[in-house]
Amino acid sequence: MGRKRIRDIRNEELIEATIVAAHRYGYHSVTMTEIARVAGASAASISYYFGSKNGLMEATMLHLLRKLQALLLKSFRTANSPEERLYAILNANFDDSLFTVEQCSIWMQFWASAPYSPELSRLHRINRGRVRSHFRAELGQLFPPAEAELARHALQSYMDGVWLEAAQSSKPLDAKSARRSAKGVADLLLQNRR
Amino acid sequence: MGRKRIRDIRNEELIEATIVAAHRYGYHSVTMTEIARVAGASAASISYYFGSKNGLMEATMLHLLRKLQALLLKSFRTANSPEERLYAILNANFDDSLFTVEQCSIWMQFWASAPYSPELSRLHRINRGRVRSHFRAELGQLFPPAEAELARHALQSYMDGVWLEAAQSSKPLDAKSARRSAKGVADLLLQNRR
Amino acid sequence: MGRKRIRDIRNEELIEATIVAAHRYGYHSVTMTEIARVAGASAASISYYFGSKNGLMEATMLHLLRKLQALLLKSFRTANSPEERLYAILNANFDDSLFTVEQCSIWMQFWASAPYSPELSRLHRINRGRVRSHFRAELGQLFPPAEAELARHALQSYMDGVWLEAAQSSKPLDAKSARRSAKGVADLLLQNRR
Amino acid sequence: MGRKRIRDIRNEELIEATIVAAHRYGYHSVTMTEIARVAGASAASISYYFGSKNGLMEATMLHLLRKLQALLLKSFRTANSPEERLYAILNANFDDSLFTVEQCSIWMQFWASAPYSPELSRLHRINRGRVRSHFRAELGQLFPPAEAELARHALQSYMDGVWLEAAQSSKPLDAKSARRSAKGVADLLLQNRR
DNA sequence: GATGAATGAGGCTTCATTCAT
DNA sequence: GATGAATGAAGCCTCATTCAT
Repeated sequence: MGRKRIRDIRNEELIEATIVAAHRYGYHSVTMTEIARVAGASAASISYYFGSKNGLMEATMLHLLRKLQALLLKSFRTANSPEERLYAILNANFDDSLFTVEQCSIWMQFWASAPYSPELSRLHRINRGRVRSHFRAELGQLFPPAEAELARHALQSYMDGVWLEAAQSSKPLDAKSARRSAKGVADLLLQNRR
Repeated sequence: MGRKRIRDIRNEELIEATIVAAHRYGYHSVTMTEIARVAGASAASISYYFGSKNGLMEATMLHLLRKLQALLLKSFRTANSPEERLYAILNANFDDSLFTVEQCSIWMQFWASAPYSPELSRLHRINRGRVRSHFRAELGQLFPPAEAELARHALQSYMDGVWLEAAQSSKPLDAKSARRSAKGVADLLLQNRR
Repeated sequence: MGRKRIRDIRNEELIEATIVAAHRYGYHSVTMTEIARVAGASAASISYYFGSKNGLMEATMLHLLRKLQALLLKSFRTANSPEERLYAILNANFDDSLFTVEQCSIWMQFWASAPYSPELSRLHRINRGRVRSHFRAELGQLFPPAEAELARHALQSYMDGVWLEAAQSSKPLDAKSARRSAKGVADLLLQNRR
Repeated sequence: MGRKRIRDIRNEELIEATIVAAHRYGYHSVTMTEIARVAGASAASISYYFGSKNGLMEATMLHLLRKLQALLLKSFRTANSPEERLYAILNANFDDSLFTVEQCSIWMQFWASAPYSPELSRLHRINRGRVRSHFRAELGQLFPPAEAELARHALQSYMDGVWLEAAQSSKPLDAKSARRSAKGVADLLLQNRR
């Protein structure tokens, strides 16, 4: 366990450094040396801990996915109705700790490269499916099937689009305002409920 | 004119090859040799015509932007009301000739790299502003200001999200269905009009 | 002969352009395109007239050698004593039409590359031998053999050194002053005559 | 110190290899692969240690300059009069360890390219100025100002010319004889002293 | 555990040269 | 006679990775 501890700490540090460096230089352009420099380590240590650059990238993506998953679960805990749980999904996605330029940026770039990496593709599919399920579960209780699917598609695409735009931002993001906008869009859809 | 022709033809061919190859191997991973092979030319010819790999990439992006712009203008021609023009924007974005996996894919990857290239960034900004203006012009006639902006943000983000998802598709896209869905989302919003 | 004329004119133009361009960009770094641009022609025309880049370079060197040779002969014509002919050699080497930064520069660079090109090497050897002979012929009449050779070596090395330094100049050269200095050095040597 | 050692050793090795290879293939024609082969290393290691080919070239030139400077200082140590110090300058320039075909050759080629490289130009200027100062200091004590400058110019140009010729040699140089000749030339000048 | 040292692989680019017009 | 078009060859450089310490 003492062994494990150090390894975990280093992993964490390197992943954080990856997010910073990948955003700064671009996911594909960033070099292991640059990531290592941000982490205050050597490039060789990345190979030591993650086996390869791809390994680090996958670990970083996995880290972000788990973060979102954890936020979702936490957000659900205090939601007691379909509407509230719907808001909970949106709130988790636009949580202060997740909705930052750096993370949106690296997220977009990961997505863009997902089709070219089996492992990244797998992670992307899992995440997307998870969010889709959550939406369906709640919207299915608020709309008839056909409309539910339309609403889900609208909302999920909206979220993607917001992240995409956020990745381009040159200023820090306002997560609170993003949550409000998302709620506004959701409410627009909910008004059409019969 | 005869002089100009050959150059234009080659430009066109190389750009088409870029779209194909960039989708096949990934925007950042694709090599000039691969693009050239798709075009049935030599890698050196890319430098000859576009100066550099970056030059080709920028030209390709510009090509796509102009294509969208042309589709927009054409689509507007038969639209005689704010509603019709709103649909026209959506229809142009999901036109058969534009809404293909290849083009969505390369589009997404361009966006993802825009923040790291002044020229790409410029193109991205221009395009985004143009679409925003169109939306605002029409939605401003259909909604009061605050709601118009919410609706615009919702629609534009939705469009982005759909493209983003389309880029991941392993099957050919159904542009017609995408247009129908987009209209569905737009109609949902329009129902809330007072 | 009409044929020949055009060819000669082009040759001349391209050689002049070579001197200009080689000095501007460096003998080894200059490209055929740059030379062609200075000449107001196309790179392909150089191949047409000189066969290859090397061919042009050799022709240019030959051109300079002939120029020096012609100046020497002309300078000798009015010299009627060993001393005057000695001055004549120096005057030819530092003639206004030859002692320019451009020509010194390209000359130095030719010399530097002579060891790596049989043809350039040959030209260099011929020229050097010619100048040596001239010096010997005159100094042999002014000094006893051993001293004559020392003086010749001193003068010829001096001339080389002056050209070498001239090639580095950032200002136009003062050929007249160079001739005066050379005469000064020669006179220093001549004073030691018994 | 142990850290530093390896780096210094490699630097030294690569610089020696550069002198050998640059003389063998020509300064501009020599490739990093060829230099590396002479050094028994990989081409990549040059980038690792010197950043670039240019970096290596500049380091090599700097190395030669320092060598000359060290020889000068050493040579001065046993010189106790203006005449002796004058000889000391010449002796240093034609020292056995410096006056070899390889080093003269690369030196000439460096000079020829100096005008096209700010860094090389800088080094060239520094060195030239240094030698000039030394000459002036001694000759100023032996001649009246005007004659001192003429003598300095004559001697320095002579030295340059000798190096230039040495670079073309196909046989090993005779440094001793070069020193004797140089002394001969200097003595010729000194005879004219009042 | 950590990293300097070293390199093989591979990409972009440049450029002289060829050829059809 | 002259040149755009096109390319093969080759060089520099970058970078992930390996290994000895």
